[in-house]
Amino acid sequence: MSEGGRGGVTIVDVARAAQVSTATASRALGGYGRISAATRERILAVADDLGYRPNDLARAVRVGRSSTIGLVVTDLANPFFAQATRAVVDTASALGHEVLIANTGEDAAAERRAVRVFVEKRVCGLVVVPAAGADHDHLFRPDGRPHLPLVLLDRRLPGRSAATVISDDLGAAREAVGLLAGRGHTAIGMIDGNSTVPGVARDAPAGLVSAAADRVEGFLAGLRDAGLEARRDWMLYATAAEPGAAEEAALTLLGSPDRPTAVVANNSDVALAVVMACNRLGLAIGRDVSLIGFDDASWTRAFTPAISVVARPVAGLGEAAVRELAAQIGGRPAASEPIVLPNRLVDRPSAAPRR
Amino acid sequence: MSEGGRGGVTIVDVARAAQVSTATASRALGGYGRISAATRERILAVADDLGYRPNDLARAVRVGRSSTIGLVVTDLANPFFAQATRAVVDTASALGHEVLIANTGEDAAAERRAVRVFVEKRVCGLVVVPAAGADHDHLFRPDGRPHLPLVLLDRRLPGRSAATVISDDLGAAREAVGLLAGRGHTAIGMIDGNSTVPGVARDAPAGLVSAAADRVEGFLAGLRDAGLEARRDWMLYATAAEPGAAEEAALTLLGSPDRPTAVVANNSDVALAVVMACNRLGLAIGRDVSLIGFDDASWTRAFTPAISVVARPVAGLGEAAVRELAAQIGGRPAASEPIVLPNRLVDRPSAAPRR
DNA sequence: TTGTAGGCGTTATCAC
DNA sequence: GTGATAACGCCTACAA
Repeated sequence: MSEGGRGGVTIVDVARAAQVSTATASRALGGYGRISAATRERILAVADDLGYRPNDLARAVRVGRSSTIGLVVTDLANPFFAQATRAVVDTASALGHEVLIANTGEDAAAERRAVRVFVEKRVCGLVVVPAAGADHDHLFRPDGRPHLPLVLLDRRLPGRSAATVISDDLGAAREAVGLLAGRGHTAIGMIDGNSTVPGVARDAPAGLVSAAADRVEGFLAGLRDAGLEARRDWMLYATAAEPGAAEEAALTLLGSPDRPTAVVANNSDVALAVVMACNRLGLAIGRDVSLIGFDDASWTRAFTPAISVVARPVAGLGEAAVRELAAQIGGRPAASEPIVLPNRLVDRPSAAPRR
Repeated sequence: MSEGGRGGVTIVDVARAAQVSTATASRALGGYGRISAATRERILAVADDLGYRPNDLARAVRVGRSSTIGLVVTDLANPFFAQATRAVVDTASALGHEVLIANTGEDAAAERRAVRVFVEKRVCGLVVVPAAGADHDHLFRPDGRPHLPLVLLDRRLPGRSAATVISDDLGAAREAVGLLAGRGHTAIGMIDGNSTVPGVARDAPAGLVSAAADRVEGFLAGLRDAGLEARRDWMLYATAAEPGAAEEAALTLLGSPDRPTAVVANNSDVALAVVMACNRLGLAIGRDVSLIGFDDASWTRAFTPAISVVARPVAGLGEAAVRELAAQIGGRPAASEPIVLPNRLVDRPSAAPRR
C-alpha cells in the first residue's frame, strides 16, 4: 500500500486499475448506492495502493456546494478574537466544515475584498466581525437579505437584518458600575478603547462598534441606577489603533486632581493602560483607584491586587455563531433576534470599597 | 446594475446575454488573450448587471491548482500563534493566497485529519506547526520528501527534510543566562512550560518540541559560558495542558529555602506563573528573584518592576513562512537549511543585580 | 450489482 | 478577434 503517486491519480485511474467503471469506483469511494462488498473492498484497496486522494474541488463543483465556511475578523492578533476564532474553527471542524479565514484590520475595503473572494470560492456561509464604521452593502442583496448564510459575531449592524451573536455588554457594564457604587464610589470614570478616531476623544465618536457603544450605554445606565450624574470629563474614548492612546487617556483621567475614585476599562488593553498610568502617577489600585476591566485576560489574576473583570463568553460566542450558521446552511431561517450570551462579573480586590 | 441573481449565474449566462461565445466571455472576464476593447466592456457590463461571480472552484478544477494555502496550528488561542497566524494570513493575502485554517490542540490525529482534508481541497501548500511528540509521516512521501510545498513553523522536525522557519531560541536563552550571570547571579533556575507530560517533571521529558528543547539547551550553554554548574532541581518542566502546572512548578522552585536567585521562564505563561508564585511566597521580583521570560506579552511592561523578556520575531516568523512557501509554490526548491530569525533580549528591571 | 453517458462552470486549444 | 469544442475530476440519472 501507499506508493503515493504524484497527486495526479484520479478516480479514473482507480477504476481502471480495479477493472471497474468510474461509476462503481465512485460508489465504492463515496460509500453510497448498491455495491457488492467484494468489489468495494477491492476498489478501496486499489485506491489506497495508488495513493488516491479525492478532489474535493471537483466534487464541490459537481454537487454545487462546498463544506467550507468563511471567517472574516478584524484583528486575529487580538486575544479576544483569537479565542473566538479558535472556537469557530473547533466547532466548525466538529460539524464537518472547514474554515477560510481573513483579517481586515477594520478596513472596509479589505472586508469587501475578503467577502468577494470567499463568495468566489463558494463558501457555504460566512461568520463576520464587521469592520467599524464601514458600510456593509456587500453582505446584503438589494432586498436587504444576506447573499448567503451569514452570522455577525460580536457586533450588531444597526438597521440590518442578519443573525447576530453577542454578549450582554450593556448589562455587564451596568452591573460593574453598580458594584462600584455599592462600595461607596460616587466618582466613577470610564475609558473606552475601541474608538477608530485618532488619539483620545472626550465625546462618544461616531462609528463606535455596537459592543463598545453597549458598554458606554451600560455605564450610563449604571450611573442612573445609582443616582449619579455622568460627567463628560470622566468619560474618555481612546483609539484602538495607537498603542499609546489608552495610556494617554488613563493619564489624563487619573492625573487630574479632580479624578474619579473608580474606573471602568472597556477592554483589557485599557485596563492594562490604567495599571500603567497608576504606576506612573503613584496611585495604588484598590486603594486610590478601583478598577474593573473587560475581558478576563490571564494577567489580571497575577497583579496585586488582582483586577476585577467582566469575563466575556468568548468561546461560547464563536461556538454559537457557527451553530447558528450551520443551522442556516441546513435550511433553517436565520435567527431574527440577536443571540445574547451572558457575561460574568468576576469580583476581585481591585474593585475595593471607597476610602 | 447589480440585480444580483441568486448566485446561479454562470459564464454561459453572461455569454448568452452579451451575445458572444463562452470563450470570448471567459477572455473578457479573465483578462487574457486577444479581445477588442468594445466587446470586453460590453461583457463586463453585462456580467456586472447580472451579478456574475466567477466560480473559483470550477476554475481550480480546470487549471489544476488553487490559490489556497493551509495553515495547521496547535493552539490558535495562544497569543504567540495568534500573532503568527495573523502574519500568515496578512502575508498570504498580500501574495494573492487565501488561507484555510485548522487547530490541532497538539493532537496527532487532528493534525493528520486536517492535512488530509486540506489535500483533498487541493491547497497549493501547507504551513504547519507540527504537533508535539507525534509522528508526521502524513506530511511526507516514502522517499522522505513532502507531498506538497511545505513549511514548518516554529518547530523543527528532527530527521526530516522540510523547509523550517524558527527563531534563535537557543541563542536567546543562552544570552538571557549570560545577562543574569553578568549581574552576579550564580543560582539560576529554569522553568519550561511546553511539556506534554502531565504535571511537573524534573527531567527533560521526551517529545519536547524543538523550540522548547532549544531553550533548555541554550540555558545549559549559558550556564557553561558562565562557569556555572547546572542543578537538576533547578530545572523544572511543566505541562502546557494544565493551567496550574506552571504555577506549581514555580512554587516548587521558589518555595524551597535553597532556591535560585534568578529564573528563566520559557514562555509567557510560565513568566506569569513565576510572578504569581512570588506574590504568594512574599518574594519581590527584581529584589529576591530576578526574572527573564520568553515572549514580549503586553502585560510584562505593566508590572512593577517591568519584566525582562526575549521578544520573539513572531510576525516575522509567520511572514517568512509564507514567503518561503510562496517561493516553493513558484517552483523554487525548498530551503534546505532552517530559516532562523533573531530574537531580541529586552532588558527590564526584573533582571536585577544580585543582592 | 454494474456500466454508460452527460453535465457541473471553467479554461484553453484549435480553427476560422 | 471570435467561436466551437474538448477537457478538468467528479457524481448520478438511467439503462442494462
